[in-house]
Amino acid sequence: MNENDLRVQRTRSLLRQALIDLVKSQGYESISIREITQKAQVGYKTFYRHYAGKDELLQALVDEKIDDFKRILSPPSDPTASQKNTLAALVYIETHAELFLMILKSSAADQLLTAAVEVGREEGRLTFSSSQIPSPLMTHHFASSMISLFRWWLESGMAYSKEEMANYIDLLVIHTLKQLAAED
Amino acid sequence: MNENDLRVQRTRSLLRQALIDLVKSQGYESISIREITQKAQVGYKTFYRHYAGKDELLQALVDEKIDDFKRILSPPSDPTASQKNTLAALVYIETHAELFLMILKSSAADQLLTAAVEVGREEGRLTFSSSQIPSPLMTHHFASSMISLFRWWLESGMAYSKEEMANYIDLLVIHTLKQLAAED
DNA sequence: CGACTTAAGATACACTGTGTGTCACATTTG
DNA sequence: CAAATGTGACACACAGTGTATCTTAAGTCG
Repeated sequence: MNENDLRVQRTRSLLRQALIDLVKSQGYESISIREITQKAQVGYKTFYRHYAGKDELLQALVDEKIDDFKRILSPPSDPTASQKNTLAALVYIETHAELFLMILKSSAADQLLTAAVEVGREEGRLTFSSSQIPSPLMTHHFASSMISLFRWWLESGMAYSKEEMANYIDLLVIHTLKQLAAED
Repeated sequence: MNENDLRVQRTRSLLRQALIDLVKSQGYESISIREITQKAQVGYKTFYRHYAGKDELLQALVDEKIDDFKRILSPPSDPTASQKNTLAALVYIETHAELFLMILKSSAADQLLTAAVEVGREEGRLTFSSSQIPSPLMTHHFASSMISLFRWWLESGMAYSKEEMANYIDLLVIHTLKQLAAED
């Protein structure tokens, strides 16, 4: 299948957008392939010419965005800039809020956590190690707290500004980990 | 339907256990009603005489355990005993490890979080309030961190002892919140 | 203990969604 | 323009759900 064919690009784009729209209105689980193809105005069989099933379509969307996200959350070699990173992540999340909510509500939520753990392992190796707490636990706590706080922020309708949230996240998570590291 | 009839109790018990066993081996989503009834050695129609569907059976299991859990995690009026509470929660979780993993892997995971938030609201009102961070955010961070750490512990095969974990949780979560409260 | 009550089993059914096969058609590409 | 190929529409077999009906087995209670 030729990726450059305009028809291929158009069909996949329509299918992806249809999934996002449908998740917004009814969640992920209850969506059927027929619904997706109807919403996308695409033949039923055509769906299977591109994806093996609903999960694979979701996967294509997730993979596409997770790379961006990892790049943004990663430390820019300056270890004191984690607050800046947090803010950058919040900016990115806000502009892709629908997509992130979709991922968090779907079965792909674990992948986001995995990605965050990878980032956290990089960052943690530099600044967050502590003799009091095993490093895998530190990493996991950092990653899952970040995801969880992002999620809370999105689900509250972004009631606080990005700057406020970055500050809260700093107080609740980053400050804690730095302090544990400093006690060594 | 008479709840005291031995046949009713036996059937429901068989169905519940079948669900737990099946989730252990293949996860929740892919299980069909027919599989459950076959595993439980119960007629297909019989399932619907007791539960409206798969989710309702899960719900029955979850409801049953969440009450216990809330009672255990709740503060025993002594606000300094949170470490003791944590340890008690870990004991309970360990003895029901399979069930908790099932809940965390299923769609009912959010309910566990909700229950923890309720507990946290009680506890937080006493000891965890801070002028620097909105109280709903404090509560959510406490609850989701606890759940997340419990989950990590279970999924790592309980590699650390309950006492170690209680100590780590104290350092990562409880200590942080208390400190924020103390800064007022 | 025995008659009564009622839950459970077996089977058939309509309905919905999935995934595949086929063929005519339309669009892109060279 | 012509060949290549992605697309749409329709038909199909299959699996799972939830319901109806009738019979059978088991527990309950006097």
